Amino acid sequence: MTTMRTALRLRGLLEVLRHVHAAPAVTRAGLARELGLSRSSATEIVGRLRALALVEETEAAPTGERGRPTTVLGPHPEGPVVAAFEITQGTWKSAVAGLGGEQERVTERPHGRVDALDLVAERLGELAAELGPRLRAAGVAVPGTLSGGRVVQAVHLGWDVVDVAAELGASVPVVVRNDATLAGVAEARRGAARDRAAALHLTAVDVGIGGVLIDGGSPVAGGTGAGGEFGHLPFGDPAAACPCGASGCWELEVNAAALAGRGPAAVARSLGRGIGGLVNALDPTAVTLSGLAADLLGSDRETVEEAYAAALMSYRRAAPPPLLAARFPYDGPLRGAAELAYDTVLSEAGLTSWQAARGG
Amino acid sequence: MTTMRTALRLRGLLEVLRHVHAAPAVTRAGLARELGLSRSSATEIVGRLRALALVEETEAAPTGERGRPTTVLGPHPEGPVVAAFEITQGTWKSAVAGLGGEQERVTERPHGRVDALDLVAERLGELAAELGPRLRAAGVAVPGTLSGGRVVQAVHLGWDVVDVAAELGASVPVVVRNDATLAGVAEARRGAARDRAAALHLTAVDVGIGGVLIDGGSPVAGGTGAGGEFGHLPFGDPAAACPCGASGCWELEVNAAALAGRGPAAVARSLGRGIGGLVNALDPTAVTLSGLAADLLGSDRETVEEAYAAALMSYRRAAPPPLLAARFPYDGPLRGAAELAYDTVLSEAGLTSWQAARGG
DNA sequence: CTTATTATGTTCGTCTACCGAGCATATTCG
DNA sequence: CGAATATGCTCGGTAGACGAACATAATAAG
Repeated sequence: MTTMRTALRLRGLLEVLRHVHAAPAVTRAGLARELGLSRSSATEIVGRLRALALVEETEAAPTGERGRPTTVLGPHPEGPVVAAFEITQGTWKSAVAGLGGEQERVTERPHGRVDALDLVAERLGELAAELGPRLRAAGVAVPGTLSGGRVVQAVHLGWDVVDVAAELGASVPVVVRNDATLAGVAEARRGAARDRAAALHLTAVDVGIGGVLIDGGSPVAGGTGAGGEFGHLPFGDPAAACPCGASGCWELEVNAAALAGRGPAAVARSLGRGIGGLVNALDPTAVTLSGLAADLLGSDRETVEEAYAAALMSYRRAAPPPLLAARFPYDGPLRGAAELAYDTVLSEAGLTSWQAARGG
Repeated sequence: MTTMRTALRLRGLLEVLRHVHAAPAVTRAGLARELGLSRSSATEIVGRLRALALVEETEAAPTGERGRPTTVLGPHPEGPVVAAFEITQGTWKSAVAGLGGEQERVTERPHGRVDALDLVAERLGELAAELGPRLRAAGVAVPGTLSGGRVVQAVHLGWDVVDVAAELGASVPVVVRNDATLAGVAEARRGAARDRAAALHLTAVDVGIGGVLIDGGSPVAGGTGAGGEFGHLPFGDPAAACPCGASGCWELEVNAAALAGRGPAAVARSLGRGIGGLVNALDPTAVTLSGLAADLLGSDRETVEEAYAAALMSYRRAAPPPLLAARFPYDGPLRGAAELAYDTVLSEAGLTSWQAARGG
């Protein structure tokens, strides 16, 4: 009959909280300036955030500028946190992150492939027990293709179709994404592509290429979350069959075997050519590279850049988007998993449930 | 000193107005349901919108359902409108559109290429004189590559670098986009891909392929607005040089000359293969096609679908995104231009200036 | 035909997020 | 040292949204 909307009005709150997350150590006046609020509102909102144990003030280093000195805002020691996991071919990592994205309790251990999810589930259970209601969500980076939350192809792990979130049996929301996608998220939010309007990330590992296009800070996920499988664009020889079922896939020419067989120069050319085509089509303002792609950029930048330039539409050659080595070559997926998991905290539903959990 | 923010609080207003634009003929109760407002708020907001000459009530056809009958909301006869233009190889079109996207005063006339912009400028002047302060913005669809608001390549028109907005010398904001991008916007918002979370649109014309990826209703524009130049992905023979400066471009294999030279079957295969690769990489839930691509879909659907399926990663073949003929094969760019132009009206700045222009 | 049910829209009192002005505070600059 | 500058807090005011209650007008049930 009447609307069921208990929803508090927390849009202003959420905006401020997101800003603190994106740029910690901000002041109230800074918030007011950057979000277009009045200083009095900034004060009031921060007061509410403190009461909710969402932010805390800490001493700031003196700036040397004029004006009244002030404290800066950061994560609350009893605030909400998320667990992040990264499953790779032989090991699995875990970490805990709060507001601002700082990683804590980072671990890395080996697994035996099929038991990887059991180990992750166990660790998630430990963290849930330790952190109690502070743990709000989990993010998992998986080296495989995803569709609608399920892993549908993971050659590294020998998995069949797996619903990771269901397998973990967690009591908190679980976000599962492809590892290269998450690495791209980390680069766009806190890494080499920070503050770029649009960024393309590419990770090449020994057997494939993945990545993601970031537009305005958010990954362009596609309809089922499978966006970013750039390795299966037919840039290569149409006669070459790919284990994915298609043929001529780009990643058949950019992998460890090709490096050994055809030599680094051929692989570097193939990489550069594909990047050029993707830049033509997707128009990023920067391209971040990790894994094999970053290695080639380091060892044979000239070849990569030459093939890249040749593949660009000529009008682009005057100012091509730069090719940047990733800032997080080792833990990009883990960091990205934490970012997307924390996004669920920084939502209306997330804040409402946090408030409810604290009995407010 | 104090914040300069005169900005009215019109977020609720804007949400309601956007909803009316996206789905005209909605009721107050429908707004409340779909936007999570109370009915009393819906009443109040609609009252403000009527006072601002932004919406008007019109009689609704009886539904046959229970409950009190009601009027529905639509565009106000004195409300804000935008001008839309489409420049093609030999002709130019113009139209006027208001809330809800309905097109009025549609014209189509020939031009002599270099004078196209003069003709458009003249018509825009006429419309500005007639419509007065009701005219809020203009959108222009151009058959060329854009970068940062400027046309950098337009083989159809023989233009050099042209700043369309500046050339028009308009007194209202001007949005300039690639024609295929705008056709995709029209399909996603009001056409064949309506209500799809992610849609890929491809237009193939006699000399090239353009398109756009739509994610959540908005075009993924890229950093400079040049996103969607899918024709310059290197899906083709690496030895074939493209006028764009790159080589092996997809559009060299999918155009009128290829159709005549290599036959429709070869072109259909090339089209299907490229679409498959793009679906792998971008993960749309539907693909809309127009121009040559829609023709091939009509005349040789089997060949296109076969090549499409073969290029998909095998896990996708169980439920591939459907290939759909465009709903607006003739005026997609014009409609898309109106949509993006109207987006500037449906913004905080747009509403603030509308209110100011009405002396309120 | 009469009454019950259902859905829409309106009125009114209340609440709250945000604003602007003014003030206290603490630094650097001259 | 005083002047200038910047930050944060207090306080009264306002506008947008809410919930409860009511009026209205259709269909469904008797």
